[in-house]
Amino acid sequence: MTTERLQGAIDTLKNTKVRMTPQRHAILEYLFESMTHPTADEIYKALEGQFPNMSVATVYNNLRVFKDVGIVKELTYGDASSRFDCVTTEHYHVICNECGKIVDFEYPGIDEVESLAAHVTGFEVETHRMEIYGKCQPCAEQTTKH
Amino acid sequence: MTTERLQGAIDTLKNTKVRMTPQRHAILEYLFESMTHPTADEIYKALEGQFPNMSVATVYNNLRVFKDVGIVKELTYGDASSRFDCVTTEHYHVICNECGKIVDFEYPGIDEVESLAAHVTGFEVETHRMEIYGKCQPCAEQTTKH
DNA sequence: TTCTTACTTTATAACCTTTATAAAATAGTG
DNA sequence: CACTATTTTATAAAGGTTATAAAGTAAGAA
Repeated sequence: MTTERLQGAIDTLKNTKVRMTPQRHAILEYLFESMTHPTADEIYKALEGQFPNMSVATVYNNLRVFKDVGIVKELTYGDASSRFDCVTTEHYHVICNECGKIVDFEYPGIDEVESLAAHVTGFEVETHRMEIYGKCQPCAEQTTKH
Repeated sequence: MTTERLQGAIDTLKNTKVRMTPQRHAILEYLFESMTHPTADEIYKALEGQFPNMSVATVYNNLRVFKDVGIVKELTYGDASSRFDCVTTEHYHVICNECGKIVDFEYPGIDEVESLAAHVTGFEVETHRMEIYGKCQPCAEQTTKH
């Protein structure tokens, strides 16, 4: 399942003349296996054992390459580090304000917002972004008991 | 109109025991008069004439104070600088990918997303964020002609 | 009005994420 | 196997934001 999608990503790269390197393979593998939307630094730290000499720049460079090719999405949150999400189906994120956990969430109904916004503002609308913030169940429980 | 809202903000601060300083007053005034959702640096530069010795830290500190009190909202966009929006009614933003222009946009219909997300994920949902990205009319025209 | 004190401002340095640079290494083609 | 354009590495630097400590000041009390 994840290996299939990983293979698909590797094929996509091959088709766009992006060279496969051990570092790239490892970063991809980590992205597709982890369900946690990791930050660049988390990826870097996770692969330290495998690639003691890998540079942070390599992680950032490759994440950008993956993003340009369209197999990875960057999730930006102000000051904090970006998180990276290997693209599958369209989905939104529900984010815990306490622990930062990110949960995927499907909701197909919002696309009409784009056409309305285009109509009202005159923009050529391309995309939208939506996130939902709150407290995940474990964090909510911890707050309740004192 | 804007002066009324400004006065309201000042009153809010007084009620929360936040001291009024000339710098604070000027930052607030600038925020309420400008319709551009300025960055901290833009505010800093705009007030340079009035306060030649003001420190950037003052701008950041006060924006945080205003945010905590609830009279200002921070809009975060990854690497780029945060923008600050004096809170009025609930609204969304339509953002130009070319020139960065931000246009306000009302759309009351999305609140049901929150309850659905709460139901599906078990989160205690608090807020959501949505933005629409595209090309504003002037930028779209510039791209078309060559 | 003046005093007092806690809150603010200033100036500066530091932090953190991300990007630029140039030299060394290497993937993939012929 | 050799060639070359692409990657990696190591390092420095950029850019936004925050921490710190000393100096200044708002606002209530006397």
